[in-house]
Parts: sequence; structure tokens; C-alpha cells
Amino acid sequence: MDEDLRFVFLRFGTTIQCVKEKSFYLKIPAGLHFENAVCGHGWYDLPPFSFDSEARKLRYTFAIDGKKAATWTISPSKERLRIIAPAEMGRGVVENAVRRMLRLDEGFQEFYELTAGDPSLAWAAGLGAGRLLRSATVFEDLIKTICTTNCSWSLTRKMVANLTDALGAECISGNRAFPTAEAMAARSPDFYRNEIRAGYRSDYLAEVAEGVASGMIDPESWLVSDLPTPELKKELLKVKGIGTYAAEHLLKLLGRYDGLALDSWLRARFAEKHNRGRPAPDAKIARHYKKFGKWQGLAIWCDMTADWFSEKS
DNA sequence: GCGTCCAGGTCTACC
DNA sequence: GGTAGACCTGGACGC
Repeated sequence: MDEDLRFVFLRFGTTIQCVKEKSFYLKIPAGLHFENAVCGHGWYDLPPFSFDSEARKLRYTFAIDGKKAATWTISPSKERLRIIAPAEMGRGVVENAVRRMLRLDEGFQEFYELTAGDPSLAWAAGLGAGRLLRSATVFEDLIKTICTTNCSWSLTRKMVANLTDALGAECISGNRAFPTAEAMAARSPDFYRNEIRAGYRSDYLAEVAEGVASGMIDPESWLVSDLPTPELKKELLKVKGIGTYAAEHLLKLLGRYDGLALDSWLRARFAEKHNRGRPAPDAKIARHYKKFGKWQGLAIWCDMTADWFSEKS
């Protein structure tokens, strides 16, 4: 049976509540490695995601209609993914989000054929590398990307956690969803500066949220855009707070890997691995991955994170 | 505990 | 088009 319903009793603080849950299954695409798909980059470490590596469970909290939140759980079960979600959430909503987050409908065969002949990347296909986890909405990925710019990962985590705690819809378990554009647009730059600790990014967060809430910016349209990647990149660069790195990072999340999204960490890793520890000009890094064509952004990411996979395998 | 320095990516003003 | 400086935070370090 593909779908089942059950009632579970959960303790929340001092109270016990009965929750109606349903579970259903999705076929795992050939080559998908669950842990590698989840941990392929840092998103799994940011709320409203949480990952229990021992239990092999990815949890995500999502706001229904922007108000009421619910948490769902994804875990591998033989050749399938098992998804458990509150019954009140329509299966279509959850399934579409899970497909998007884990890129279940995205093909990587061409990338793996290219990497098969490269000594540094021949391992990628066998470990299902390259599936960069993404959020349920492009808006969430956009805001998180701004929070990764010009700061340490610990500060990114802090900003995203503060945003979720302060503005995200709460579900009965206490988990919170990522805030909607409307919720964020209702707050001033001072709020982001003083409460979220976003520093100079505060103006960008307020402006982007306002733009999305008012319809001036439509991040979801980027996902299905027919624009060539350079043109789409120009669109992304129009958003305040999005520069070259952030635009190319977002493009990767949108499934376009033409750009390298070079940041200081990638440059340092490249220097260490391919340039005898000396800083390499961006042009040299670009030449190194040029042969991967439209997949070069994924090629550099897999190359630079290869030891993450060897540690987990 | 306090002060100083540094890393990090983007924006703006200027050349 | 290219470049310098400002933006702001947390962490590292020295005192």
C-alpha cells in the first residue's frame, strides 16, 4: 500500500496531543544516495531543516498558507523514500516540496558521463554526488543565500535561526517554518539589524521581502524561466544584496550550473588541491573546470568537497 | 573583560 | 570597466 493513516500521541511540554498523520512513499531515482543528497552542501544544517544522521531522518517544517506550520519527516526505506506528514497537509503539497528539495526529477546522467573520465571526479556517480539540497521555496533559498554572504557559517546559522524563531509560523511541536515574504516585509531594517543580527544586510533583507511580498520580485518564476542562464543571472543581480557569488550560488540551486560561485572557501580549497597551496587567479580556476561546460559549477563543488563524501562512505 | 584586528561578499562612488 | 573603501558581525588574539 502506498499511503496509510495513523493517530499518534505526542507530548508537547506538559500536554499530550493526538495528531493524525499519514505516510506515503516515493520511488528513489537510480543513483540517489540519501545522505549525500541531504548533506551535499550546508542547507541541511539551517532551520527549518534538521537532520538526524543516526536515524537517517530529514525533518522540515513548512507553513501552510503562510500561517499554520507542520513538520514532515523524510527517510529512506529500501528503494523508496518514506514521508510522514500531518494528515491536514495535502499529499500534493508535501510531495511536490520533497521532489523539489531532493531534486527527484532532475537528471544528472550527463554530468556523471562527463565526470567519469576525470580522475578527480570519477567517484561522483557512484556516490550520487551533486544533488544540492534546496528549500521548499525559492524565496527561502534567496534569503538564506544573502545570509551566507560575507560572514562565517556560524553567523549564517545564527541569522537564519533568528529569522525562523522570530517570524516563522509555529506548529504544535514547537518547530517553526521559515518566514514568508509577507511576514518579513512587515518588519523594518532596524528589526533585522537589532534582532536578527544581520548587520548591513538588514536593508537588503527588508527590501527583498518587500519586493517579493508586493510581487515586484517573483523568485518562483526563476525556477521555470526560459531565459538563458546569463540573462537570468542579470535578473538575479538586480536584487539588492545579490552579487556574483550569490547569483551563481542561487543559479545552482535553480538547477543551472554554468557559474562557479567562487567564494573565499572554494578559492582556498582550489589553491590547496590544484595550485600547490598558492592562491590561484579566478581565470585559472575557470580554465580548470571549463571542460565541464554547463556542469562546471557542480564539478568544482564536487571536486572541492570530495573528502566530505569519503568521510561518510 | 576589554580592545584590536581580521575575514567575508556586495554596494557605491570615483577614476 | 576597474578599483578602493565602507558596511557589520563573530571569532581569534593579546593584554
